[in-house]
Amino acid sequence: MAKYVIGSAWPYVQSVPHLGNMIGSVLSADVYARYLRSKGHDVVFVSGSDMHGTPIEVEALALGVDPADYARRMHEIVSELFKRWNISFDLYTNTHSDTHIKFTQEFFMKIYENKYIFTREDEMPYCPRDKIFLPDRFIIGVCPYCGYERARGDQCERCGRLLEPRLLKSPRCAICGATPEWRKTTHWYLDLRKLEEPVRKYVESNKYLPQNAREMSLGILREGLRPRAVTRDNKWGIPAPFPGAEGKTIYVWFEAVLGYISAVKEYYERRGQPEKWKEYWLDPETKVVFFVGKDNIPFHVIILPALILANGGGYTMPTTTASTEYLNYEGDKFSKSRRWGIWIDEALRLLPVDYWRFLLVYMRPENRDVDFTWAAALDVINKVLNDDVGNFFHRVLSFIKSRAGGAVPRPGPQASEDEAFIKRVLSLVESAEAHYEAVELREALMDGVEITREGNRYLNARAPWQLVKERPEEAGTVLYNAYWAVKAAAVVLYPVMPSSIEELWRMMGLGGPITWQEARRAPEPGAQLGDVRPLFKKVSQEEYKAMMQELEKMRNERWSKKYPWEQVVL
RNA sequence: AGCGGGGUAGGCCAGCCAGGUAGGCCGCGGGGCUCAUAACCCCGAGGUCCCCGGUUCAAAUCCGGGCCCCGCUACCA
Repeated sequence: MAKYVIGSAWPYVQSVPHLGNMIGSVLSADVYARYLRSKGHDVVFVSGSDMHGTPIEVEALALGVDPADYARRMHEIVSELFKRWNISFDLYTNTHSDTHIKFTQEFFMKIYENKYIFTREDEMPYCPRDKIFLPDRFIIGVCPYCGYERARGDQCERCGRLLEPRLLKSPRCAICGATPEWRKTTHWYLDLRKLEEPVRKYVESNKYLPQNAREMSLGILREGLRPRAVTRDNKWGIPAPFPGAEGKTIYVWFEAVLGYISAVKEYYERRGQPEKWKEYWLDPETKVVFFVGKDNIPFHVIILPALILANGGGYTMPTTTASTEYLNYEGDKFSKSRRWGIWIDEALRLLPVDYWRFLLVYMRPENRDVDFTWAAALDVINKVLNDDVGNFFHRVLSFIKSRAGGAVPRPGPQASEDEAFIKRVLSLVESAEAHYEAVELREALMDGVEITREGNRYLNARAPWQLVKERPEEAGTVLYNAYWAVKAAAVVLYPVMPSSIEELWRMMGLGGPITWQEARRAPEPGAQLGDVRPLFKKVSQEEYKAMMQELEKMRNERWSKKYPWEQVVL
């Protein structure tokens, strides 16, 4: 048994996450955490809403509401949605919690005392009307290269050139249109140059990192780490604790990643064990695993380890960051502004949650970007989830129910093909285990599916519906073996579809917890089956059309609402 | 521009790191079974493995060059 801290990237609560966010972080982390628990490991699974930062501040300003209020409302909604997605967080908190704020301030003071922080005065664009400093992308002007009139300060969307706000002609504030002025302001920088070597050593010696995380991180290190500003002139954020930094806040990216530590602390505080978090975060034996999309790699593989090193407090270095590529939607990136994609609230209105969980893990972009298309999704539901998996479960259980007395038969002598079948099933369980360990969730799921395919082949070859007439004892053996395969597949697929598999477990007449050992353990003959029904069903073309109409209707309604929290469908 | 990923049957992909009869799923054609959700099983057709060159007895796999697609580039969270 090992100790694990599992973290999924902290969703930014400006809006509800979409399916791509879900498979990249939260859902993948949940599947992995559930797998680890089924193996009996000691797991703390945490995440929370990222509440601070300019986008929320600006959005709140535009809507005329308090940013804290905005973030809190969205946080509550997202928390509720994750519950409905059956995410087994031990704690889903947010970056505005007292514990997190205090922890962050102390953590950065320690870094400051360790001399990794220096100050520098910069000139930054400032909107005199909104009275805020503007991040690059909140300045709009004419592109100096192509003349595009609505180029942003970081990049021109028409010609793709990287820009700086000073290059823009006739710059104006993206919020109110006023002309920004340049104001001097002091910022506190983290001196990443001093951390480059230890971070490089960390990355190079980390044998668990997925290839994309390794390549991207080494690429960044090759270019050399540069100091980065830790402070911002935002109002909405965690007050910077440094002497003389009154009125400044900590840049969201530098505090949100500390949430993985502070959330474990908060979890045990709430349980009345305020010191227990140290058994995780201060024990180098603890395995710390993060789940993020590829855009998040630098902050988890470079920045957080650098912060931990700079702090020097002996916090456990992350074991790995399980990073995915992107899930696209019907050929294009998910885009909130273009309303392109499916959001996790809508999704629950369209299909049962386990269908989504299965679909997303099946399509998990482990090696490259993957395109979510409805055509492919229906195919997976109808051919794989329903026909291969669901039908095999039902085929075996309903047969035992109707032709074998409704209880798990006692097996007789095993013929060589029976033995070969069990061996094959157990080797697939082993393969699934290896894949789960390597965080190859899609492959683990495929092993589970393969067990049911093998099961179907086995039944066709042994034809127990014939045997039951002439050699009932042999039929019992075959059904016993098939039942074992159902159990093995159930255990392998349990982390992906917890509620469906729990129901299956009851149908199988099994009472105990769904643990990994159950996959290998021979079933007990005589166990009475419960009521048996098909777990899944197909989605017909008509139902699909109805679904699309429902989606359309939903969207017309929600997007006519003013406030983001009113736009959510619950 | 730099960095990263990719180009394999009608579709989606595995194989490439550790060269040696080109695999899987879907779709298509044929057959079987009838326990099961018109499900399941078997057989078959179908491929210039992006292009050019090199190394090798042998290259989808290694090396060089080229073409095309996609993502990232960190005050965008």
